[in-house]
Amino acid sequence: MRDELVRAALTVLRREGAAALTVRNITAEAGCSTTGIYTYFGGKSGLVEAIFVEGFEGFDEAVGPSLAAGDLAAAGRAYRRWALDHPTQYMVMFGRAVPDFEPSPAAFERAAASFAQLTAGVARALPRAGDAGDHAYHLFATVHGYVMLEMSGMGTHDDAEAEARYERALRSLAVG
Amino acid sequence: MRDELVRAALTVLRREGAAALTVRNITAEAGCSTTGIYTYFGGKSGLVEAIFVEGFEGFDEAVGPSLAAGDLAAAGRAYRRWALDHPTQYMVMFGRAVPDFEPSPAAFERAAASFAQLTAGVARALPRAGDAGDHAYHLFATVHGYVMLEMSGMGTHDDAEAEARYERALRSLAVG
DNA sequence: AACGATGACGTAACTTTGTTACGTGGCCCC
DNA sequence: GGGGCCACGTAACAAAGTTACGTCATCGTT
Repeated sequence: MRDELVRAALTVLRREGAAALTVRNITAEAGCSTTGIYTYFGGKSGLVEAIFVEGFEGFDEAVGPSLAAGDLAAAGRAYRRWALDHPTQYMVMFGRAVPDFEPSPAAFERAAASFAQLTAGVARALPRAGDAGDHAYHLFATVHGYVMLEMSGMGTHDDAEAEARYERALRSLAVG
Repeated sequence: MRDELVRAALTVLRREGAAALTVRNITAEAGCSTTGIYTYFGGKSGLVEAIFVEGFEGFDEAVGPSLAAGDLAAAGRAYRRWALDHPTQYMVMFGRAVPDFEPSPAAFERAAASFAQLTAGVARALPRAGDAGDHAYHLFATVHGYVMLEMSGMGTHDDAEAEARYERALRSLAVG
């Protein structure tokens, strides 16, 4: 039933957004009672944390191949693609879209693992650069900023223009 | 009473965070009944929009002088300073910290005005660069990404290290 | 100066949401 | 076969957003 609840929560989140991610909506989608969330996750926050962790696992799957190949530009494109394909989940992970949710130390460790994968990819792609951690963080922050602004509705509302601007940013990063 | 409600909402937001930004908490802080929010703002979302707009006005005041002087690095520092001094309001503006809130077109226009100020500052600081709008957006996105990651608790929890990393990012941006 | 209307504001109720106390039924171990 | 334990549901409670309605002051009109 635990997995079923996570699946139902992701379904509701994708279909109706973070504001509709209520205990009753989730359990109705899962076809069970509200108490399951408390026995398996200790409350709504615990279930949201499972969504948080699942998001980073999805990230790793989406971005990992490009990183393993040492192609940072492709990784950047895969990152934006995943975020735009899962906007509500992305906002749960980075935008505090669920008010009472604060990731636990274990959840932060899972996020750090994704970042370690990125650092390893940077070290592979730029073997003679300085501190790979610094470069990785800069790439992460820049890409995250572009994606976050685009998803917040700031900047243009033209998707093609946003993509073109993002491509220029990736090229600019490759130079630096 | 309208201004009093905005002041009370900002006080509650700063003191207890976005999750405690409830109609009852705000009106208790303002010393009035809950209905005032509906007569003056049409509901909680309208009041949150006032907070959103007030945030961009605060930004303009904080960053404007450096931009007018053509000092982009100082503007970047002022941006981070304002964000770290108003973390919960920043999350209301750029995250989804209030679930049902979506900025209206008028609110987006106010945000666009702040971006126009940034673009003018870039054009002043880099008169012989290409498209000032592109450069401004790149600066905005990068700085936003750094600040957002720092406020999300990703990356280091050491404030001095975060600041040093941010300074390196500003220097890297100045070169590019 | 008296009267009626308008608008600001509060009281109290309704709906929804997160949470929990408690009951029920099936399964395992002796 | 019986007792305990675990999974799960029912139903209630507290808090939050919202709204119907009543009250009082203020202002223009006669």
